[in-house]
Amino acid sequence: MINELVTPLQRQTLSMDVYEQLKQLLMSGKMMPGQQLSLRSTAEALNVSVMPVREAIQRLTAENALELGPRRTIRVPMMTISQFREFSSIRIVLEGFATEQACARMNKRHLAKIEALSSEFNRELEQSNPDGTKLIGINEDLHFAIYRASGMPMLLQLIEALWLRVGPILNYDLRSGSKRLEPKSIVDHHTRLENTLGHHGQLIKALKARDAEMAKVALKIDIENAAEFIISSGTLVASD
Amino acid sequence: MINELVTPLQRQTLSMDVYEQLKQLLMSGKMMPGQQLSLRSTAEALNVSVMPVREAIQRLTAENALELGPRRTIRVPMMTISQFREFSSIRIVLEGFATEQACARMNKRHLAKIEALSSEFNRELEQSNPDGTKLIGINEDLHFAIYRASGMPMLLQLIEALWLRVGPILNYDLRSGSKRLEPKSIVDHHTRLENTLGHHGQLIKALKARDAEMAKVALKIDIENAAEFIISSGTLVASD
DNA sequence: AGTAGTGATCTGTGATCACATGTTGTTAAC
DNA sequence: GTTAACAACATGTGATCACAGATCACTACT
Repeated sequence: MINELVTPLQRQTLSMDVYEQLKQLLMSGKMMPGQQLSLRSTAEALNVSVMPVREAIQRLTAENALELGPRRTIRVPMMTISQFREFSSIRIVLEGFATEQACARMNKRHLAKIEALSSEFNRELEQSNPDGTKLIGINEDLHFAIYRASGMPMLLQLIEALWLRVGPILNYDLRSGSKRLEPKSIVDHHTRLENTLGHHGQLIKALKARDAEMAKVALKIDIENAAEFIISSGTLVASD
Repeated sequence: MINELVTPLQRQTLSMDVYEQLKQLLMSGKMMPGQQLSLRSTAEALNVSVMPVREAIQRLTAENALELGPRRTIRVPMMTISQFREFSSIRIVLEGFATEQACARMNKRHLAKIEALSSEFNRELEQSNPDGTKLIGINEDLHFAIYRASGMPMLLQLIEALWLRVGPILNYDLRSGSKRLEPKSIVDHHTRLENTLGHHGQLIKALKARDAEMAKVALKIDIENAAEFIISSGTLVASD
């Protein structure tokens, strides 16, 4: 049957295009927390009418990836330290669960994909001048390759929604880090990446051995390590 | 300062009103999974223009509480058994975490509120003809009173989003149960509620003792019990 | 009787206008 | 020089229209 050969091919709307564009801008850290948007200006920038932008922004605010401010403003949400800590602990629970399931259910193809992404991450990091944007992308792919191996699509959706909220903070800092930070902090930044490398290694080792507990610990340390780095970098808001 | 006394009082838009209405319709189980909507008809039914309905439905689809079907249709999502099982296991992890935190952080006022809701649930159930809608509401309030005591507002948001997806299934079944089911199943239904009563009792006992592990077990059993009831009731779709 | 064709109708999507409400920048009064 | 008043502009919200695509009911032809 032809039905089994072709993909359903849902039709693409302009709103969806705009949504994807804005989402990618947010996730890659190209928009600063607190930065404001307006319907008409982004519509003009994207060369579309305001209608698709309205729907895209409406959707992003529904996902808490954008925020409707008090005076008819739309902005990238700020995050307090305590909120960020909370997100990190939720990530440990939720992504830890996914990792645990992945340990039990993954097959050789999953593992091969994960290892390939890991060595790609390695290779980029060993460059004399590593590309931050690329590292962000590979890191994301690596994590989601693991979570996808859990065989739990709904869980995957939830984790994606989480990343959409935490990603802008994480990646804005990583992106602006090399320009903004003191030389001392650049060293910190580099050791943080080195640490990430180590944690990935531990994580993959545990996955190979199908040792769920060890994998969860490695993931927990990875998340906590990144969290402490972000907190010390000063991107976050002090209190509520 | 006056600032600390009054609530920010965000202004209400028509879109928000429509959103809240539709959300409540969904959560209370008054819309059947698979049921279709149209912008114009619901706009006419709510006596508003299509614009607010568009935004409300757009938002609900972003939260996966509604679904954009293939032929320009909007419908209440169906759920497969495996999806429902997955949601239940995620709920056990996420709500278990919230319960654990609540054990550590809750105070007397939290506990008093929780116990009050529990006995309210009891009282309603002991009626000769218990009001299903009321039981649904009290049950929800009870669970969220516990999760709120965790002191983790972001976690609370995530759990709310989860309930928005699972609620329609759970509550549609509960609501239509008394009319749809065989007499034999009505008995099942009643014993299920009796069981819920018992699990609530266990859960509260554990909370009082601040025994996180016992509380998590009680919650897990409660969720699994409800899940098995729903699965056996035939509301769900068989396969993918 | 059954089927292909065809016009009417309904669908979500997108564009454009109207409006109330803020914000900002300039002017005028003291 | 400072401040109050006001005009110009920008904002999100809502209404309305246009349109392409799908569905449906009915007709006409075999």
